[in-house]
Amino acid sequence: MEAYERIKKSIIEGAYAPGTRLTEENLAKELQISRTPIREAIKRLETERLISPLKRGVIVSEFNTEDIRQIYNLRALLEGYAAAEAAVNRSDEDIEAMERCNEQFKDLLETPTYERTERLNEIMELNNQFHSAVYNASHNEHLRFHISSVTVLPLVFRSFYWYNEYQLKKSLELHQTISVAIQANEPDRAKTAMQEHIYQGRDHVLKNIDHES
Amino acid sequence: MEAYERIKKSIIEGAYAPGTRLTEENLAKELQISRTPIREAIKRLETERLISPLKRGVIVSEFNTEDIRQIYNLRALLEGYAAAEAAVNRSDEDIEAMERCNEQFKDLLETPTYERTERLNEIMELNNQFHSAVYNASHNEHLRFHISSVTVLPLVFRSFYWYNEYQLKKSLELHQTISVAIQANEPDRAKTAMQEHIYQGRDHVLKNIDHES
DNA sequence: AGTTGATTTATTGTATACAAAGTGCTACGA
DNA sequence: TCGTAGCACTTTGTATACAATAAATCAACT
Repeated sequence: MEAYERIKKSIIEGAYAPGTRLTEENLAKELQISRTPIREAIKRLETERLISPLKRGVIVSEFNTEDIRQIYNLRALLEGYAAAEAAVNRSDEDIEAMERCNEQFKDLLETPTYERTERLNEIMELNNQFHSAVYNASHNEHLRFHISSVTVLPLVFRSFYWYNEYQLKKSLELHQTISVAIQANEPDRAKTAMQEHIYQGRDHVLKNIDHES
Repeated sequence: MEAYERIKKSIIEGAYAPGTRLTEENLAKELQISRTPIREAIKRLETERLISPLKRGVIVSEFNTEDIRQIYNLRALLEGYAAAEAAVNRSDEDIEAMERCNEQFKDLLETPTYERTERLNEIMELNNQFHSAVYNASHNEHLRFHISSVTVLPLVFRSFYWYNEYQLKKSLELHQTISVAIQANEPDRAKTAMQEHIYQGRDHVLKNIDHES
């Protein structure tokens, strides 16, 4: 794996906490490579807004509740649009991909909880796959790009750890509603359901953030 | 000016045409610097989608009519949202900034056409300033980021050279409508006018692209 | 003791050398 | 003539040395 991906992973998973200062030399030592590839990775992460420039060096970006609100609202806007476009442009394979995700999601929910963290990671992965399937079904490369860049944030990653069984079930149901609407070529229905789904996620995160601090 | 900005400028202004292959060494020779800063610039431009990776090296990104449609539709979505948000969050200074742009725009339209290219450059600059003023007025940093990255394309730059006097006048009128709606705290009115403005731009570009080929 | 200036230290910016890997060309054989 | 192996060349990837600059420390002076 190249330097960029490794650093990004560490940030998203929280290994480098928000506010942590990153220096080229430390990263180079840590990843056992020279500064050159580190510099490229940093530049790239900077344009993705995952790290913020300082007068000297960079820190892992910090997001306050206003940021979270804005980011989730943008997700609702963009993914809502993606769902609507998907309902117009989707192929049969797109539908299958979405249904597959939801099937697996359902299976997982019905499985007795073997190991909490492991199970949540799988659910999170399936959730990501479903959302990807939706914006892939929109067949809009530029839209996909913007959604990706708004989604890759540490918070979005952490949020699942706060979900309880009822909330996971609600998520699945909305996924199914979205999938059906896209299959039935109902753009507005698909959009509404997607937005509702994302706003529920937003409120959930905001509530828990508040609770934490 | 640093390497990144210089290369970006060349691409946007069309000095490096779409499809042109760029090699690190040539750029280094051209800008009279070493490959190291060139590499950083390339990485950054790559994440911004202005250049596309090849198995070996990069080319200036090419956009077909479908890309243009998708990009303008995204602009309509994002800038429409920005206008609506601006109508809620704007300060008095934001309003002044917008009005200033429109005043200058109006003056320029009424000025006898001294030198076509020069005049169009100024109009283009004022148009950009107005759009910036709108998304600044939304006071949403993340939204601003996405709009910037969807706007910085060679096409958007060239589009103004196809405008005639009547179309420029229509643009100004819509700018004024947007400005008034934002001032009057009418989100939906602001959004509609902005979207209409951008869709007009889209159709104009698509018509002229068709005509060219 | 506090403030300012100078010296040291930490960190990034740039250039360059070399390694790695892809691309294309040439010559040879079928 | 076509295909392919091998070689040369082009171009990117990485490491490293050194320059430039910002930050921190320390000292001297008030």
